[in-house]
Amino acid sequence: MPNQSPFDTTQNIFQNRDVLDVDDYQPEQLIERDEQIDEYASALEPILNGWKPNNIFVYGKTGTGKTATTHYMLNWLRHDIQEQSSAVEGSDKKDSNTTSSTNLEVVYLNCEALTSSYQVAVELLNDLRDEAHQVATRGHAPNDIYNWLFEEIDNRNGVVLVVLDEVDHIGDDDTILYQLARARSTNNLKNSNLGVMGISNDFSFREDLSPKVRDSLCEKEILFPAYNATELTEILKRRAEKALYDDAYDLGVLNSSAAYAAKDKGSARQAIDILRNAGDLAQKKDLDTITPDLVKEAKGIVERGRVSEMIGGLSPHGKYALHGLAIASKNNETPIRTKELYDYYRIVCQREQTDTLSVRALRDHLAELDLIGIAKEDQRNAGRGGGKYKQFDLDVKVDAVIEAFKSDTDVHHSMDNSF
DNA sequence: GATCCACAGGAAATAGTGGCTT
DNA sequence: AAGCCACTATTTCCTGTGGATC
Repeated sequence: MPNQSPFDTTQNIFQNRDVLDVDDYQPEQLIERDEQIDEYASALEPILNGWKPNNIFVYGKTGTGKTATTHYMLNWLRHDIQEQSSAVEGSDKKDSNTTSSTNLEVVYLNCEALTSSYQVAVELLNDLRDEAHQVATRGHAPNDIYNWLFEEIDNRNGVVLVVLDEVDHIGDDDTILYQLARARSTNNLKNSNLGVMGISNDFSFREDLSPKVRDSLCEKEILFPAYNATELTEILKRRAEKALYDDAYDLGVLNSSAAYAAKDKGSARQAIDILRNAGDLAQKKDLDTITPDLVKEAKGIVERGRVSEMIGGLSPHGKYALHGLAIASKNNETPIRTKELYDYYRIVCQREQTDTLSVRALRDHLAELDLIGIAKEDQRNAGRGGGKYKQFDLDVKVDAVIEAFKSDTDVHHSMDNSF
């Protein structure tokens, strides 16, 4: 093969790009989260004695280290239990009654796609059961599911720790939490101890729980505040040391990446994403260093990516509502109140040749847009004669929205011919 | 301090999908 | 096949609400 390979593997920027992969890379050291680790430790410690741990409720926005810290703690927990059991085996095998080790089963479940208590219960049950005894996601009586679930847990003869990430997706039916949190007192469990950890990025979720559930689920609460720019810089330093070549970046680059993210959501994910993208840009342009300009460009890329992702998760009418809002924004008519936005929405529906939904339905879609953070709502009250109403505006750049709609299959008419 | 506006948003009903048990 | 069940997206109906104005 005389020709040169089309692959260019020379690296000026990254010594290990994977370190900047937010989803896959688990740092072995967590920084800026000592307080939370201590609180976790004290709540989980009883497990090492085979006792019931405190139920824990964890909350904080995305990218504040909830999931990373949780996995970090679970790894330590498994590690310590493992050591315990090998210590027992090493000692007197016959007399294991007194020093027996603890059986621990951790069930980690991300509830992102699960919208009801029922679905969570089925999912948990299937996680505990083997391949041959899986149950279907519909068609069973709820009580059967719960009974089977407790049967499985009780069979474990040890401690079962159920971790429910993104619990707020369950919605307002908290039966599963109620069942799990109170399993002990209702005598459903005789041989096992059950601990529940709920992780949520919605602060209000805790308030919406029924009082009984709140008391038992929130025995221990751990709050993950957003990172400030200084903390983000520290985090980036750690990552950059491993991910990048020393002379490929300077402190200024880390500072500005951190600053952009801190100003927006205070999310470590975002800061790391910006840095990685800046590195990719430098690589593509065959540069030896990451420049401030590239960081700025990377910030734009990350924001556009976020917007596309959010739009991708919307239902068709959610998209039409957003499209209407974007047109209004282009027309400099935002913030716009619901009633007027309805007109824009109707136009979008006409052009997409779909039926227009009621105002009530639009209100639900707009609430959804606010929830995911692509739009922001603002309640106003003009008093007697004016009344109470809401105003909406985009919470991201209009151009990012327009860009994202160009590659969307549900919206066929781009904004370019929207006027 | 009572009034009253323009909505917000809860509740129930409806319709359609799909899967269970017997 | 009949009679269950869960879930989603929607409509219709209606009660609740906060503060500028009277």
